[in-house]
Amino acid sequence: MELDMRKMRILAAIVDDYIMTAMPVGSRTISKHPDINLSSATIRNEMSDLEELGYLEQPHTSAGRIPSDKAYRLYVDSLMRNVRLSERETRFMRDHFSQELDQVEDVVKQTAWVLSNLTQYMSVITSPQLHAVKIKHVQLVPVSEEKALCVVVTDSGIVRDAIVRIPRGTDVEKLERLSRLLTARLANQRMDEAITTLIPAICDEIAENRAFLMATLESLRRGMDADSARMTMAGATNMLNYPEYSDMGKAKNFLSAIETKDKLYGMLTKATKMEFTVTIGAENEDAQMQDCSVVTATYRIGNDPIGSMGIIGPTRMNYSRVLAILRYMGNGLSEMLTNMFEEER
Amino acid sequence: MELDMRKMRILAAIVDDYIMTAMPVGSRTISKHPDINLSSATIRNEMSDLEELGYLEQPHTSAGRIPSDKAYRLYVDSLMRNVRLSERETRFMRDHFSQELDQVEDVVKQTAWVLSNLTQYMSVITSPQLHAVKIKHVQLVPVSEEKALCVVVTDSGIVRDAIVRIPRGTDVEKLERLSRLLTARLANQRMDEAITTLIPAICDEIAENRAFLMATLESLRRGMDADSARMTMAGATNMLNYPEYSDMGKAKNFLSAIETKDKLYGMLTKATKMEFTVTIGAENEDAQMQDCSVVTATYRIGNDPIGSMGIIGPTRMNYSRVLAILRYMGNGLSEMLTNMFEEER
DNA sequence: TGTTAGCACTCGTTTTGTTCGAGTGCTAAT
DNA sequence: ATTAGCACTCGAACAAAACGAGTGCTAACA
Repeated sequence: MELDMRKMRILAAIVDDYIMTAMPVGSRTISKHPDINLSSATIRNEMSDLEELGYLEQPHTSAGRIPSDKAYRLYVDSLMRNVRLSERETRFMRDHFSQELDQVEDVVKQTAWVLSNLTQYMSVITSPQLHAVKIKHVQLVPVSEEKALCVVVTDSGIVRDAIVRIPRGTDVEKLERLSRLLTARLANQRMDEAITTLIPAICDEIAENRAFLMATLESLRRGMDADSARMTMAGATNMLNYPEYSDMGKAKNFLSAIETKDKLYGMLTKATKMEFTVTIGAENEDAQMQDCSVVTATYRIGNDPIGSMGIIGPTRMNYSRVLAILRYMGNGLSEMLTNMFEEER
Repeated sequence: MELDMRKMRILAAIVDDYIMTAMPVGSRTISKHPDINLSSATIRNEMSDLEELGYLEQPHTSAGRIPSDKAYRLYVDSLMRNVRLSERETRFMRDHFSQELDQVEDVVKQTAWVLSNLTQYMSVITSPQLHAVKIKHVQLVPVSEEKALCVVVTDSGIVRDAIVRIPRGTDVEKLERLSRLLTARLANQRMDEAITTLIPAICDEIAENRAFLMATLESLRRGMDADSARMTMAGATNMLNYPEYSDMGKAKNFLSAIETKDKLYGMLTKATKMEFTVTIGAENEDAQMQDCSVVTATYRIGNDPIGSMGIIGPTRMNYSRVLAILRYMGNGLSEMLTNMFEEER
């Protein structure tokens, strides 16, 4: 079913209004809209049609109408106009990137803060994914008689570590030798390749410390998989400012949904494949998020997408503005990280 | 002003009741209390006195009374009885500590979870503080032409890292030499001493790489100070189950108070000096926390207090139970960490 | 034929009024 | 000193009424 031009304009006006006010939109309001020169009665007829087509819903008979998920989908895909960010806003973001930040984690954390602050929604961002990143150095450090710490440094300056058991009596020299060996074999290899293909090869090759080495590498792999902690979020309480969460039950529901970060992390990593994604309301797989929308964007080092960031807000979020902000921040962050580490690739 | 025996008993009964029900306590309720054999009228007189003395408050004329912060203070200091934890509860905690967990961070995280789960309040715990911990290994890893990563491993298996600028053209060998030198000089030194006294000494001694070394050590110091990220909390949404936060405004207030972790972290580190602390309502420095109470306990490696954990709940929290749980968990965690790392000290 | 003014109707929200009862303070009796 | 009795207070819970934003429908109009 196609909508004619007029219906589209009306629908766009309704969505725009609802995004701002969160109040059911009446025919009268739309008839006063500058773009639309029709009486409220005509609008009523059109609205009635739009409702039948599934784009609008009526909370109850004598209220205005609110857009359905389907309406937001259409809005995002073809109705909304690109918004221009204000000078103030872009400056705010530029300032963020011009700061001297040494640690990747700090950059990520601050990006999350800027995002939530600017959008007034909740933001979430993954730390750079290691899979596409190259190993730089492996070091085994003795911690006790039976344990050592295995530290892996990547070329983006990210450190991962895992405790490994070592045979009693292993001396420092031996650990040092092993560190050198591992570094030599793994340096400049991609993380994911190292784990899947290289590690078995190395294990086969070296008879000497076979059991120990395998355990070490296994620990490492586990450490890598535990990446789901590597996600930062900010501005969760922003959500409580929106009337859709003024009901305690919903608020609690939402907050407990995000307290275990796993699902969010899943969404973000899945989204790393796409430049942008917009997931509206019931399109979310997680039942508890079905009255939120999630907008994500990726960031890159060089040309490799290496992480993604997202904004979570009510379904009536300001998609246009959010996308503009994510685009800007995504580019800025990509540039910053690329400068930080790409130099010598 | 001293309270006589009877007033104390009455006050204790009121507090006990209010902790359970969160409803203003009336004279009738207390007169039916098994420990107390007085008519409601007598209780009313006593309550009137207690109110005058500042131990009770009346929300409005025809409601019962609720304990003031002052009452809770007295309650905690001398009124409450030690509670015995149930078999189920202690088993729950023991199970937690019998798990095989390699990483310190995992242990901490899980402890936080157990605490919030068991108390149904919010829990918060610092990762082991580095100050009293000994350095094991220092390693500089080149990351780009101009940057290297300085990784410090401590004997409790905790890793800290910082990016440092290096003179262009520094080769791997040189970094390796420096790593060895730093490791040799700093190994087995306490973190805090290393930073305050040793580092200047080393700087003086070595002319060669003076500027560079100093920058490195300065980065390290900053990295250590940024410890405030090293805090885990769990069960924030538990708080929303209590009627004192059923009002949206208060809930928002509370949640935003804990979103920036700095203040909490401050409280916890300050509390590391004391075996237990109980901070009630307005005793909190942070205005936004003035209708919460915070109970903390330390945990140790060997005999050194090395971190602390806390429970945050409404002022009418079950202090006795919370203290019992914290005591148990504190001992358990201390034991576990001590076993993990003390062996070879 | 599409648009619009007019009007009766719907239904959630707000306001106002009423009742109910838990709990108090005071007084007088024990 | 304690307690029974009683009038009084005041919020909570409920009900009824007034309100008004918004609708759908009809009939008139361009």
